Amino acid sequence: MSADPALRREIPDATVARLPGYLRTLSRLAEDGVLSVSSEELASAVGVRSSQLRKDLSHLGSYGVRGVGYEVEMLALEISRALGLSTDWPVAIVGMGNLGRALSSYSGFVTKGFRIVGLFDDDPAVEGEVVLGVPIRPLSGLREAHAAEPIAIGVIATPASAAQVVCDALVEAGITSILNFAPSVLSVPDGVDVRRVDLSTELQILAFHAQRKSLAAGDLDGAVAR
Amino acid sequence: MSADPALRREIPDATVARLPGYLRTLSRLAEDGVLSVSSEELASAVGVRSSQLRKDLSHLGSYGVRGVGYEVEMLALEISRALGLSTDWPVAIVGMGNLGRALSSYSGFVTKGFRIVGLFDDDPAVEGEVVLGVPIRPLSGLREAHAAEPIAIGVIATPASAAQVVCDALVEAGITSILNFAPSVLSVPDGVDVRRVDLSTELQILAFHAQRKSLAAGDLDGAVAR
DNA sequence: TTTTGTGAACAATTTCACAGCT
DNA sequence: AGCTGTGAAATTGTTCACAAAA
Repeated sequence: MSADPALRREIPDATVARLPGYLRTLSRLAEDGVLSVSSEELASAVGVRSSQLRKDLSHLGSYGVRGVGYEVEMLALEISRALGLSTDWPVAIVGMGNLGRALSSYSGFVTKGFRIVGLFDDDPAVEGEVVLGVPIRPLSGLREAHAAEPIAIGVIATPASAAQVVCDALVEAGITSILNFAPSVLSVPDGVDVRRVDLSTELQILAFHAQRKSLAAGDLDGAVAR
Repeated sequence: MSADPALRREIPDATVARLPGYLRTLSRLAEDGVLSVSSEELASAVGVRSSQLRKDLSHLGSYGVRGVGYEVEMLALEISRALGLSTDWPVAIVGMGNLGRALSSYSGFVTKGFRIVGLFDDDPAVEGEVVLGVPIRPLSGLREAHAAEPIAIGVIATPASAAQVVCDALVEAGITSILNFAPSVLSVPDGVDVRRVDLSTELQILAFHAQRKSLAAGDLDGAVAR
């Protein structure tokens, strides 16, 4: 029962979405030399309720000690395993404008579990340029690159107008996990996972709540928070 | 005592999170000269079920015509209103590295509802530089800038190490809506909204699903001895 | 007819509260 | 005594299926 290798288990999406946050906080605690945490402490550092943390962790297995708490390093390791970070995932970024560059120099990348193996852009002005040891190639080289060294995750950092074409090229090459920073809905065949990260969506959600706050505060319509 | 019809209504978070997507697709349809859509058409363009779209829209009010569909321009306007985009929201970006620059030149920004009124960075090397008509100022000028021209939303595009300090400065200045691109959990007082956009979280979620796919595909690596 | 708007059924997620282990 | 792990309850979100409207 508790000796179950956890990975077979069905882990709810909502839980999966929170695991990276737990992992990050655990890593910071480990750096600070903390050996053990209670669900209460960890939850408050992450910003969730302790009952939720415990329920989430219960989907991975039973890694705490009653009356004591969780061993920081060990729990971090188990979450890494559950997320599939035991091995490094090779990532390619398509689109080397400001965003692509920001992403490729992003520290969180190298830190844990991911490794940039390809940079692509069709702009002749940047072709051949080497960023952090990886040369920028034209998109036409994608298939070949994937054959030479497999790419597990493709990141789209192009303008919206190019996103679907780039996506098709990634899918065509055999890449089935895509992270899309362009503000467009991508259509992909079954079996391909797409996650979208979109600035304007996030801003609009913030605007909605800001509006509610200002309405609740009794401001009249159209007024901007003072 | 606002006379707004639907805004008083409680709109579920899950619905709010989808409205920006509906709005974007409607805007594209409007550009293409489409006058009217059915819930079926719009839903499939956005990638949700038509029943969900109708339920979501029902929270805003009743803006469709039975037997016909929705008038594109009008529905876009209503969603804009619900999201609080009738007026422009003044935004400040803190941290003008690659990410900050990518964000400030992001097209979706100007398009609809948002306007960059301040850029901040404490690096003396970039201070004074003007990006798209807005000068980069040191963070110490934040309070003054907010007093001169109100800032509704603060965007944190600094490294994680600076994020909490920047966040404190934003809150101190009176800004209550924050979009955080740094990979860190921010602690803020009640009444301040923080949304986090995090590359490594998204990558880790993709990695989880990629791992499941490869396990399901019969890769008998198993490897997890237990 | 066609397609919306919505109660009701269903599903997922969160929170509670406490039994069970150290 | 203290804290985890987990059924059960409460809440939130999604889908169904059909009456109502044009």
